[in-house]
Amino acid sequence: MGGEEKLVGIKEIARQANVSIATVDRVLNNRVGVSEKTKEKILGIIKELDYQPNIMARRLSSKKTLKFAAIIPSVSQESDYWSAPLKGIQQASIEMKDYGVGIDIHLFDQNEKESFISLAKEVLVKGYNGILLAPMFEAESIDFINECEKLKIPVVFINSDIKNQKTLTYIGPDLYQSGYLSAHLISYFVKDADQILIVNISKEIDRHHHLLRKEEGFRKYYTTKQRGTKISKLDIHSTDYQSVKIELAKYLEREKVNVIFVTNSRVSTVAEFLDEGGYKNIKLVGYDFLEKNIFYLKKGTIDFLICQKPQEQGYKGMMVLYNYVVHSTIVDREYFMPIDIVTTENYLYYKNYLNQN
Amino acid sequence: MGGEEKLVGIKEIARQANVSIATVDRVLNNRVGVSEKTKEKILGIIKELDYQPNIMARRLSSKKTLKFAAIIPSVSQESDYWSAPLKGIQQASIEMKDYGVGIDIHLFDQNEKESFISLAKEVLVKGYNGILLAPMFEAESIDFINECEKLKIPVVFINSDIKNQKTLTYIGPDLYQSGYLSAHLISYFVKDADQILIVNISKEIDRHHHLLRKEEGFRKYYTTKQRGTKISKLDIHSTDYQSVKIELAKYLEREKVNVIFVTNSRVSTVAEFLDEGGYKNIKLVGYDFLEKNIFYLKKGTIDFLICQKPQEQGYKGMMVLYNYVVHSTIVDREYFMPIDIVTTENYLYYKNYLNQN
DNA sequence: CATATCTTCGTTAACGTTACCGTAATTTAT
DNA sequence: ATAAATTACGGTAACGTTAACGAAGATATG
Repeated sequence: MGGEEKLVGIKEIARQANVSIATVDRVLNNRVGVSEKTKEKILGIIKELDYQPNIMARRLSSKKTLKFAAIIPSVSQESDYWSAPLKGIQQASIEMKDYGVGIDIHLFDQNEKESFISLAKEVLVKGYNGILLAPMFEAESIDFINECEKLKIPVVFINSDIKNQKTLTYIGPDLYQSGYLSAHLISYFVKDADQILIVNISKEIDRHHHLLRKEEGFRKYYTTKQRGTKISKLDIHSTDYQSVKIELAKYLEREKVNVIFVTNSRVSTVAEFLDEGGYKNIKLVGYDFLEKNIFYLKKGTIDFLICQKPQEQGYKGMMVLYNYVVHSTIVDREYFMPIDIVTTENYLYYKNYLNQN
Repeated sequence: MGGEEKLVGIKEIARQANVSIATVDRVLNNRVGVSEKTKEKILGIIKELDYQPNIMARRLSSKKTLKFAAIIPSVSQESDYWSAPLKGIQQASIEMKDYGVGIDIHLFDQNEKESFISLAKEVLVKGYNGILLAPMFEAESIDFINECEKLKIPVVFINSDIKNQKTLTYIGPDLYQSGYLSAHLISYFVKDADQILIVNISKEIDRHHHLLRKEEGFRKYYTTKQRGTKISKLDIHSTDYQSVKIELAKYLEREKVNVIFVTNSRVSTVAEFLDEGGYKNIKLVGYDFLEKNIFYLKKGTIDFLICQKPQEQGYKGMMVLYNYVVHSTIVDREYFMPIDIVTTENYLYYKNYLNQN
């Protein structure tokens, strides 16, 4: 049933158009040197025959090998979150190697804006055919993708989005909604008069717009369903344990907090503090499937982790890039990962899934 | 940094071995017509050079196109569960078309054992290079894969596994553990003296071993953590609403049930009954992200749905097959999908994920 | 009007592999 | 011994596409 299409090639098109294959090739790759008349004619035949170029032959013949770049933060000692997207990118790299695609991975320090700027400058001149970017620094990332657009280099965002940018797509969580979901989740075990503390831990909070998006979503829930719950906020600008400890201790000394919501993966640092200080009654919700976080999840210090399939973000991001430049596949501007709720009951399956890829 | 390997080809090997490329090709595809001595020599050079065949050129040159088959249940009016794996398989089909792979999809009636047997017979003689199978009928499936092994056709199981079979891999949920997880989940809202009813709805329950695996896991939880909870069971051998209604009504008339656990996607039928009968206080847990189920999840009749990424099962199954026959990639015997807990709070993200693929 | 410069197009050799066909070299049968 | 059959190998045309090279014909320049 179905499928009696004879494989039409560049040759058949040339025959029907009474031209040589070279001319057909020229219009296919829209190079110069073909008159408007014959171009139209050939395009008509191509459309009529529903010609699909044989990418095998294309890649075989073409000397130029595709080059993609990934620009993501390096894994820091405070958080190994980025090792997961990295792993996904490497997986994609292995799979694409056979198909004539090379992937370079460039790492910057997410606490050093300058490291990103200089890296971006380097990457621009290397003539990549596509770039996967984790836009941690908003303004600098916008500058970068503007340059990319001039050079006609498609860019894919992962992990966090910058709205209204002319990037190919964004792959990652709906940050706002993940904050909203966290709020909803927390509402199940919060009493009306309780106080919820939002904790942002980042050296560059003002630049890290994605933390703010989560906070926004979180607050939205409680402004619609106001029940007297008090929402407060604590920004901690150092990521090391001692700093976090000092700041938290100071805050908890004068305020009675029932729930803490940490807007990124540094939740384990808070967990360590709560554990050490014997704060048994404070519920804790945070982000990401990291070893340290799982440790405190098992222990019961962390109640919920919101996860965003970090590995798949890297893998899918590269695949989208590939499908776009090779197959001209059009994708949605936003590709939201599901928001997974990981608890002590189901973390094992999630873990297996991550490792089996 | 890294990667200065010159692309060695069949030509270079031939040169180093002082033979023609034809001879090298013969040993690569281990065909006859080459002496043991030169064969060894060539194999040595291949190993030393770490030669990786260019699959582009291979598929271009090779006239034979790969053919895979999928054998899965057809979507029935009682459940459209299988439309999801089907969609995943079709997705894989589209992607593989360019790479010289055709996928045929064969559907059988999961209520008619005979339809599977005759289908299996048909498929065997068609000379497929790989088969994706949903082994609904245990004994018949074992017969089938034994035939496949004789013919050297790799087989991948999806959705449910048959242990100790020489299949390439199994892709799907850990059925036993998903039952266990359901039990754990239910334990949060069950009181010590409550009664939990396990409901199996299937025309061929004895044959549908995968329902039993879930039940096993479920019961295991309560035998370890016995708290006086009574676990009972109801097998319903007709899948239509009227039959389910009659059986359930009969049971609930004489027994006080607090929680119902439905071992497959037919949970919506039970939900419909509970809804109609006004059983407000019975908690309900079942399987799969189907439209009907989501309807009752939103309504609150169903409390939790356990989901197993059905679409991805079909997609990944085909990909594993492809990677095995094309790249000789070795895979684990079991590839467990994560067990997702879908509630009225997060179903939307799950849905988006399914549709965006 | 001759020459130079474009524009438009055709010819052809790659790319790495497969597989058919032919032919030495070797073994077996007579 | 010679003929026949077998084994081991080489030569080469595909597969569909790319791109370098060159050749006409058209247009412009002096």
